[in-house]
Amino acid sequence: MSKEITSREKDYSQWYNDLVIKAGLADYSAVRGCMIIKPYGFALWENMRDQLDKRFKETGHQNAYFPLFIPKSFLSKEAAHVEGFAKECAVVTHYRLKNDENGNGIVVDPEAKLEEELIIRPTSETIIWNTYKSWIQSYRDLPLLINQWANVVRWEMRTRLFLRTTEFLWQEGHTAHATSQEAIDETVQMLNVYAEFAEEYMALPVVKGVKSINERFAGAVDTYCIEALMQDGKALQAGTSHFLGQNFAKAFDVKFSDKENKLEYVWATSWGVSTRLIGALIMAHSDDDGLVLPPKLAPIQVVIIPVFKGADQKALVDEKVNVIVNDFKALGISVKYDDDDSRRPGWKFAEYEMKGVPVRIAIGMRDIENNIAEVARRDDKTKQSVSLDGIANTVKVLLEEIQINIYSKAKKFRNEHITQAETWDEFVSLLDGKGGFISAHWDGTSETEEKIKELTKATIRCIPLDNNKEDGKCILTGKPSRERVLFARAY
RNA sequence: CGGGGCGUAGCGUAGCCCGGUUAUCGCGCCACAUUUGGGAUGUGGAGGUCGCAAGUUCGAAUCUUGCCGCCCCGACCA
Repeated sequence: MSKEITSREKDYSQWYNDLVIKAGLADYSAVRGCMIIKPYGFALWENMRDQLDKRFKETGHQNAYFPLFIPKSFLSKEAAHVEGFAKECAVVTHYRLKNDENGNGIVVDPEAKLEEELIIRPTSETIIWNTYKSWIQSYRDLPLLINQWANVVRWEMRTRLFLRTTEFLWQEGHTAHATSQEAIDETVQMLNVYAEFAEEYMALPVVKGVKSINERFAGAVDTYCIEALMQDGKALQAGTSHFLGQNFAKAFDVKFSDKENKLEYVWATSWGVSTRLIGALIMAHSDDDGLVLPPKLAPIQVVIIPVFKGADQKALVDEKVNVIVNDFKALGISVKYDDDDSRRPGWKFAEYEMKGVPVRIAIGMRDIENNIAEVARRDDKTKQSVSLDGIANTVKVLLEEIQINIYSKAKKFRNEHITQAETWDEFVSLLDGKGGFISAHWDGTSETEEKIKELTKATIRCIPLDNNKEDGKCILTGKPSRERVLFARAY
């Protein structure tokens, strides 16, 4: 074995790093905290992006692009927003380099200091709302439904491939509406788009909920989120959708004339998911042999591996496989025929398992004689002999089955890891033992949430949208509570 | 920024404590042959500013000092 993966049991974070590197999703880069997304990883992102983009357009949004740089003064216009992001902003102060007079190579030219420094966007609310001011005058200009695919920079102290990098790729939707209700509806609609995408395509079960004040986006009135559970029992925020109220409209003075010719501030939303989803995908499904990718997002859905001795046999196998490859293509299935003779079949088997390809087909002379092929599925590692007649259709059905199986497995795990806690001791021992979401009563105060975080490192992941009202006592303070919230240690 | 670990060929490493011929081993790479149904085997070969700089010494991968970088744990966060 040339590419050993650390087992999950031995070291979960090392397992994760090994997978990302060895499956060829990404590489470390020369810049600390920044990663290189390699072709295989980017293909995965493209599949996610294309699917989300389609859903955004179906719900009436248009793509646009705003600048990478934001004038420093913009950021400070919304008080909570600046406070939330100030600590992690990269700042451009100069616009020119020159050769050092003492021969120390190239240096920043002190003469070329910017009049107003530029922030590299950590998110684009400010530059966008500055723009919306000039785009919106009348109720006829609303709603304004814009999305952008972009990179952003947040100067995090500690980074992890895909999960938290200094620069990352994402999409950010920014919408403007005439009424509060319309904006709230938009916020919830996009949350549902995310949730459906996560469950249907990523095979990732999520809890839809609202964030507590502590966890809310800087500048939002309400932050909605989808929360997923990873195999190590830690939660991961997979997407957020914010109801921004009139905060940014007021900060950037964006008003519109309504039908009665009254000037009103507009209502706003913003929503985003990032390349972090790739991290979620990996940690939710994969195993000690490598990635397990859901068929709907896998860059390669089916790999075909020939087994032969000599050129004569290879020619026979090629002939058979070429027909099958065309059948797959006709069905819109992404298929790779790996006839590279410098690798032996066993090596390829392990390699494509590492890469999480959902279905592997092996075809040799023995199979051709019997008109069959060996079909192996990545999710449960089982193999079966399948007739070559109509094999593309057989595998198409199998891919659908795999998609469902991966989701069911993740959902079962998730459901088994939502546990109710009634006492503080129970709460703590659940966190330290079983992990996962803990459903518990909370008195609703930031102080208590803060205290719990300090004592246990667990945070309130969300208040589920479909929560039952249930009177109880706060897990920490014993004060009265009207409903349970979900706690977890999180990424 | 604190605490811990590390830097030797593309990757992973031995050697360092106790300085001394040509820097160890595995994987990978190149050539050829035999191979090909779960990470092939043999033979031959290429590949190194031992993180950087200064110092000690006849002599430094090894000792001293300074610097740089990376990883893990924490504080911060999607």
